[in-house]
Amino acid sequence: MGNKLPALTRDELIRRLMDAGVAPTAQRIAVAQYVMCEGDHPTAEEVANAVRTRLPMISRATIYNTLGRLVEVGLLREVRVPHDESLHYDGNLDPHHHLIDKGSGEIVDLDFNEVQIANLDLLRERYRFDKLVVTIEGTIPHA
Amino acid sequence: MGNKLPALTRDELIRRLMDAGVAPTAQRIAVAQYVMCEGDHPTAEEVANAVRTRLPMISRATIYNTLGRLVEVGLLREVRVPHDESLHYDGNLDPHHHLIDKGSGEIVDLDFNEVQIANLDLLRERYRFDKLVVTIEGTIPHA
DNA sequence: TTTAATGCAAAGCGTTTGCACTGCT
DNA sequence: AGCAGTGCAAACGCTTTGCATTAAA
Repeated sequence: MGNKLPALTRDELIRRLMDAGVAPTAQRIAVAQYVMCEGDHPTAEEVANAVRTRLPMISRATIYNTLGRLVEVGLLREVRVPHDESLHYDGNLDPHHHLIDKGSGEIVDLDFNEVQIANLDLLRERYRFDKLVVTIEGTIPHA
Repeated sequence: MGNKLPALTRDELIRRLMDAGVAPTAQRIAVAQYVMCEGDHPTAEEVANAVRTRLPMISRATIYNTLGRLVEVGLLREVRVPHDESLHYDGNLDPHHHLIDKGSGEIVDLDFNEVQIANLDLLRERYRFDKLVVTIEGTIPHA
């Protein structure tokens, strides 16, 4: 697993949703629980598969709407990776980077301080950008 | 422009196609010329718009086929960026990285040595990956 | 009862594919 | 004639949207 997600209780999860202004329906709790606690940068389809083991009737529309809503309120982040056209969802809210294994497609979380760009000040000076998310594509052998 | 592409003559372009085993038809020359010399990480649609000023009859299928073929033979690279679902094509064959401006979506080429990861050896040791492409997402003000 | 959320189906967008047509060789 | 390349249109995968139904406050 390329991710370390918090094990939230149902009540903590519900509180997070409510604090974000999202009414905690059964469907939204299930989606949030999976992406925020269990999944590993899942796609919408992977969320659907996982959530349907518990909520067989949930529709694609609700899953997409919920994921979009959770991204909107900042409880989730979208991640787009090379060689995969579908959007992935990231429940890790801490600032962090991603290492993409081009072989398996796996997304490994790298702690923010785990990636130190030596000449960052120079880059910032030249391009004057703020915020920083680094994605490293590599190939992890026999992973 | 976030790119520095070589100004190839038509003959040089044709030779490159032939060397790669791609028959140099008018359509393929036009597509190759645009992505390899003129465009700035264009999408297929941007390629279509540009190429159609000179070759109004070219079809989407031919553009997609040609782009795919050029990627296949290594004359182009695919680039997928966050917040944009469509594939971009990169005519810059030198090893390099990308800085994505989240504001405008612009893709700026960074020379390979312009990005130095301080603790790369440590990262390599931990994840044992080879090859390395770095994408930095930031926001360039009033760009 | 008023309002929000869900589910279904249809539409949308980017991309791929099947197949007939064109145009070199 | 043979064959690669092209173009059209249909199909495809992922995502979004419109709308009727359902559940909740």
